[in-house]
Amino acid sequence: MSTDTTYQPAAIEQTWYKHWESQGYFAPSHTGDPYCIMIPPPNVTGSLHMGHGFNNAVMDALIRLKRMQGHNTLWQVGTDHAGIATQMVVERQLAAKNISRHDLGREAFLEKVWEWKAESGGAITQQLRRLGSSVDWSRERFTMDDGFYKAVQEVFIRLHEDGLIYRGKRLVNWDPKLHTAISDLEVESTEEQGSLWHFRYPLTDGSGFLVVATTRPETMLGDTAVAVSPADERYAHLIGKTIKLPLVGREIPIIADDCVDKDFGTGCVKITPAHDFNDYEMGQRHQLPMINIFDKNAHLNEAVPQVYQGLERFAARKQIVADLDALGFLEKIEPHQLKVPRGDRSGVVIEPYLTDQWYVRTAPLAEQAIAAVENGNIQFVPKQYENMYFSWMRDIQDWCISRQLWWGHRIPAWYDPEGKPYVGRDEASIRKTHNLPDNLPLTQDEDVLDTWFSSGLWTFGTLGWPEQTRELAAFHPTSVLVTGFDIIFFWVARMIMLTLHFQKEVPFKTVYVHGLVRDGQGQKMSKSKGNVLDPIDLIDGIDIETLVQKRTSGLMQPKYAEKIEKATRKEFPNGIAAYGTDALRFTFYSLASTGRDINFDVGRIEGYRNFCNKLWNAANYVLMNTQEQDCGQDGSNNYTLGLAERWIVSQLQQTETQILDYMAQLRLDLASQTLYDFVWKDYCDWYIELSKPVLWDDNASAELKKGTRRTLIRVLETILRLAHPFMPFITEEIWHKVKDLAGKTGATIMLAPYPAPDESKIDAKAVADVEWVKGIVTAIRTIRGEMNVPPSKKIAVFISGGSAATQLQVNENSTFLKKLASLESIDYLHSDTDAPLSATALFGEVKILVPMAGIIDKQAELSRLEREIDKLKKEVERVQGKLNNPAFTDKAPADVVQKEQDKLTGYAQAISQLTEQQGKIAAL
RNA sequence: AGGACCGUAGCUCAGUUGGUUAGAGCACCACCUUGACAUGGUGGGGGUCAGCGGUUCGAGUCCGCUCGGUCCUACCA
Repeated sequence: MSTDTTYQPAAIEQTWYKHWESQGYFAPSHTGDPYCIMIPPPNVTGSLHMGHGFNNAVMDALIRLKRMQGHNTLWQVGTDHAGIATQMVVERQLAAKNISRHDLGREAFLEKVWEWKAESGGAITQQLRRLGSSVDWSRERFTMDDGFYKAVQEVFIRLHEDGLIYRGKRLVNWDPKLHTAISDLEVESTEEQGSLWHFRYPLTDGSGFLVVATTRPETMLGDTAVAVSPADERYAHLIGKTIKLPLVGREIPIIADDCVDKDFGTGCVKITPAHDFNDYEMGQRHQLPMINIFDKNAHLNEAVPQVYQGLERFAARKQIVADLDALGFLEKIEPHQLKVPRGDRSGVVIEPYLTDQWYVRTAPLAEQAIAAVENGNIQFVPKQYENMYFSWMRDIQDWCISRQLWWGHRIPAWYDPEGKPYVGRDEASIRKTHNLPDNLPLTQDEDVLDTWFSSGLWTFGTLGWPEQTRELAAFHPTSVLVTGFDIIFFWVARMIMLTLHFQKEVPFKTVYVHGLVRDGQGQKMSKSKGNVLDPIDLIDGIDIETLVQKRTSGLMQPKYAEKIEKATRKEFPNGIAAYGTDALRFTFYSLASTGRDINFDVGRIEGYRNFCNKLWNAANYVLMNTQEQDCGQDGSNNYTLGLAERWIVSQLQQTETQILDYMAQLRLDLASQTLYDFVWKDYCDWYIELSKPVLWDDNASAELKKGTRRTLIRVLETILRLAHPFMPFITEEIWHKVKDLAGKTGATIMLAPYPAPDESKIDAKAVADVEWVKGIVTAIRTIRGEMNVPPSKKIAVFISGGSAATQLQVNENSTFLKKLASLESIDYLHSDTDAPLSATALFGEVKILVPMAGIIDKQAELSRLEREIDKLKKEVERVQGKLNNPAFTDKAPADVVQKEQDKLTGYAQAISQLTEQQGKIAAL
């Protein structure tokens, strides 16, 4: 062991990772029960954020645990081509050089994207390595790999054959900036302030006008009806008549429809079937014409009067309002709050737009997907997310899967000159299947598939499907999916639907759903807020100047730079220290309670870095006392286990049981907390301290010393294996220094067996005895602490009272007691009448006497006793109240009543003893 | 509009089926460089468990309402 007394994570972490990877330790063992996790594929060109950090820390703990337990583990990694996101990044780079993708053309543009992928695609996988993620790199996948594309193509073709994919001209969510359709899920509606315009629409017969209220004046050019409620008497006489649409001059009918709310606005609605989802449906019901008035940029097209053609939609709005006003058709404008649909990527207002797209018919798929969760084949943790899943699934809409992008899986469909689509693997096979003559020109669909269509196949598509491979048989269904709630619909739900349909089994048995990683104040981390933490910076540390630079450069709104800089300098005056991966991971685990967002408090990572340091130094102590010494590993039984040894071994079994239990429940917070408490409190604070008086005692027997060394090293070695899934690096580093002394062999702790509790080692007597020692020691320390008696001042202590065994306990444990409480002597008094005047503490029935002479102030002790007595009196009052209540004594279970009764007796006794003591001191 | 979750110490969080004096880490106060560790040790202070009502012998825990916060879904032009 090095002589370093402080833990230096940078010195060990990367070396070990490289070693593990090069040795192939991450790959499946091909023995034992399979256990498989598929990584939620991050965007190939992305970089690691705190969400990835958390997510991967959780997966790695699970996989390392199972691997150590002897399972055949596969943690498969891969990245996603992320259609829109990646294309946008490359387009932005081109835009900086004033080039559009259309200038390049499809092929050249795609080349640029592949170049960008080659350039930046390794970043995130390198960062995953920094986290210690033990993924099987040999099976790394990319969603645009040839093999995966085969699966995507196959799925599309088969769904089409099954009648579950169709092409249709319908209203879609159109993004006028990105020039593509997007799915419902990619639309975010935001509450915005707008207006409600009231327009007069004149009746054709000249008998007056109707007033319609609208939030989108510009669409009036595409109106093909005005609707009223059939229950609205005000307009009943007008139904069937027509109005003459201002500015356009078109004659359009007045219709009645139940969907109209007569109490909203004027009770009259203008109907634009080609540009509003509700109007579209109404148009279908009433066979209204659909007039598309926009082009793909959401500029007015040739379907509108010449003067408006080419106008951008919001410019058109202004113009139309002005024109209607000039003609006397504008009645009023009211301020109005409305939900505006915006594209989640582009941020622009989404336009309902009539286009031809490919759709997945989801209802039949959803049916099975609902059943799989209902019958428990898939379980969500925490369970509440099942409701969210059900409510969405039960009301699912068909899924628009075509995107007018270039980067993605090209749709395997070809069109003949009439526009008739044929779906198949390639042109040749389509000609063959459909008997098409060679001279009939076919052109492939220009569109690509929604990224989520391909990621929906992730669990089985990456295992070789449609081939029935060995891996598919072994690892599918996968064991657990670890993912954020934000992609339950995008990804989880679709994986379930597609996998059930094709693989006839669930994609995973458990879905562990976690929240968003936020900053310490619960704010969402974002570049614009300047509160982003980079996991790598927490691992390696970062100086304040670099951090400020990082947070303030490349802002969308540079005006916030100053504010961000100020806040950053205030929060991190000295930058961020290098905490190391193990500490970062442990922090994630400690915050991994289920069902809520994770507020990442930087204060906590420091605490867990200290925990690593604690473990490091505990190992240091153990090695100092065991190296080159007989640690009782020769197979003979010539060693003795003392009370402390039996106790720590017993506690260890309990700890192992609990950790395994919590891991099974996916409560990594409780598991890590249990480990923390055992290592710090039981092992370091008590066991190591209890070992000192034995190892340093010349009178202690060789057998007892050997038993102590044996226990120190073996418990430490077990702690390392227990902790390894959580803190892989530090445990591996120490393990290699410890394993021989502990009688263990093996090339790596990664593949050493995970500790399993042995009930025969649970020793209730030892636990009770050590609790007694701890109680006495703590009582003495409390007096010392409150009376400011430093440990360097050795004191004499007397014990009295207690049971018949007390004297024996005092004698047997006097070495422990003297060392731990820093005593000169400890003696049992059969009667305390002849005891010197003492400060007194009670531990159960045992009385602890610390002679005051020369060390304790009379007044201080009197007021200390006063506080103690007051506290006890309050308790007596409370308990007495309970016991005096017949309702309680009659109805509560007997053992509960007895417990209260015992408490009362104990308190009363304590009060009388302390009061007596108070009297003695006061009389002095 | 419907639904979910949350509100516990100054901060970030635990608190299993209701039952000791509600816990941890950080922060705070005091003492201590004791032969693993000052990234440490020992002791201490600090909470009307958001509020109100109910069920119960007993509620942080179960039920209802109110307030505050976060989010999801569906929407009225």
